[in-house]
Amino acid sequence: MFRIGEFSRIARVSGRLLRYYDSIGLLSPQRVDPATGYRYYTADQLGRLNRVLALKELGLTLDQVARLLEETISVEEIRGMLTLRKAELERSLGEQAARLRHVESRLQQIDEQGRLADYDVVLKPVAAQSFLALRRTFAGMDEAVATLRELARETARQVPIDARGALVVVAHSDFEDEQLDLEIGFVLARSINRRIATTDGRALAIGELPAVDRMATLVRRGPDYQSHLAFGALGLWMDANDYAIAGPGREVFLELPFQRPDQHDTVMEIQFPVARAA
Amino acid sequence: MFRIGEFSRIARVSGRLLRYYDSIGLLSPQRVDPATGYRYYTADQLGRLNRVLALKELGLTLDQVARLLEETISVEEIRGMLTLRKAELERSLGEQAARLRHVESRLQQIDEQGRLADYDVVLKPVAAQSFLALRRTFAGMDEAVATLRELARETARQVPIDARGALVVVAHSDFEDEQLDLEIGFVLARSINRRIATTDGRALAIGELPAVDRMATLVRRGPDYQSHLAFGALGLWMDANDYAIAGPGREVFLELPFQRPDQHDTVMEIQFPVARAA
DNA sequence: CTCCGGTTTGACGCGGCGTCAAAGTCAAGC
DNA sequence: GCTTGACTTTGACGCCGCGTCAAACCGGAG
Repeated sequence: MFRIGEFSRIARVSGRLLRYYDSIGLLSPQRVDPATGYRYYTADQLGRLNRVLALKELGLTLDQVARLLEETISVEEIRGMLTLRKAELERSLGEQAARLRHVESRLQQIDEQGRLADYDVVLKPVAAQSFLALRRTFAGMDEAVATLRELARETARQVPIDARGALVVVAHSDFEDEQLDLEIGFVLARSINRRIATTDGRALAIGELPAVDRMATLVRRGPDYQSHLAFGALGLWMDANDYAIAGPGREVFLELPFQRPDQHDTVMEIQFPVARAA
Repeated sequence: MFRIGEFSRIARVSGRLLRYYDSIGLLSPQRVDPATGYRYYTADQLGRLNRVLALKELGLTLDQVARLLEETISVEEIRGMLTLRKAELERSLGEQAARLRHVESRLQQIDEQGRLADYDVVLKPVAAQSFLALRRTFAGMDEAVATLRELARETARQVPIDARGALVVVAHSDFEDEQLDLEIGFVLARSINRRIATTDGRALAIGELPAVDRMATLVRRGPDYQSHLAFGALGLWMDANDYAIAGPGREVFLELPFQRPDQHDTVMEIQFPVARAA
């Protein structure tokens, strides 16, 4: 019989750990002196302790270790738990590797630019949203901006404020195209009955912005003519982290533009659905 | 200006997180109404929040993120922190991969044996210890066991109990050799002056059991003739986890054998210094 | 009997929030 | 104006696996 100190030296663990394992019923001493509360361990129990430590080393929680050590558990259940753990480890290995790539790409950006990158790309899931919008092709940016401006004005006038969500532009065409296939509208917070139309008679149609579980997002502030910088940053990020565009991008206006005449800066969130590159 | 709920929806984070970041000074709202305590955020702050989230994604602690966002920090310091983080990630990646191999080997053992493996190998660092022992070659196991038995008896008689550590056998030869080159003795808890000798006149010499930072250990209970099972388990473990023997193995007796005539079982810890296989 | 070094229980701390709970605020509808 | 119901505030506890005190008690040697 060893007292806790000697046993902890033999096992090379702390006494605190032994007391903790006792308190959660994972490894109780063979005998506890009822008068003094002293814990007495036997050499045998080192085997059990080692089993606990070995299973813990696999990354299992102490709860899981306890279940694995119950005598009523079947081999299949043990296999199941370990298989589960294996899958989890594989997933987290992938995540760790991705993190490492992220760090490396930030370091590379610092070396190239002499400072921390200007834009930060964040990956988030986005839920589906009801979307009231107008889809058409535009001959150029100027035309698109004019329509955007008009729509911002009209919705502000015609749509109740509590139904009005953010103004969003969805780009269905690549940026290299001559013709811009855009969908311009705003998110509906609740359904409305009113018909909204532009001055040239086109009516906005209700559709849905589909949910995207891996949306690369980036916040940009500044005048329009600098927007290529933000897109460049997004491209770099996807390159460095092995992502590819997986759907039409969106521009979400957080501060409505054109609200005051002196307001040149707009704040928008640029969003792109992405997927792991092959 | 957005209130916390709207801002949290835009940023797709919880309100609790925003309040927490405010409380630790990581991201405070632009304005706080002094009368009501309501927090008001601007679109601009989404940029800062995204920077925080992006850096957190790299696995940095919020403390480190806060330091990275201080304006007084230099590019070199940022580079240093990220480089450090990179090294840490590489280390932990290796650990994760090792864990995965461990899980896979346990699964394989289950498939082969139909149950959880009998022995659990645990890796621990072992400190240097003062060692009073006799080293010689033995013609066979019987001779070695006889000496071990005699030494156990003699030390029990001649050495004060508070100086007596565990009985240890160090194997300097491989198990395949005809001649066994063994060192048999016990750990000294404190220095002693007494001379200890065996009946054939050989004196025990004081030496040192060197420290080993990666010792594979395993607890075995049972009669001597089954010890090959434990060694087999150790071999399997090293095989599966890419370790190789890196020094003489030890057998540490936790329950002194031969103490009572009816005692057949001994409990010992088998130890092997290991290193990553090439 | 006195030491000194064990040992006991108990509490707090860590990191990064999630999850209530109780109390106060806002805007819309009447 | 008053009532709702949705929102917001602060505060507290919980998680996981112990490390790290602190105060009180115990064991064996001299």
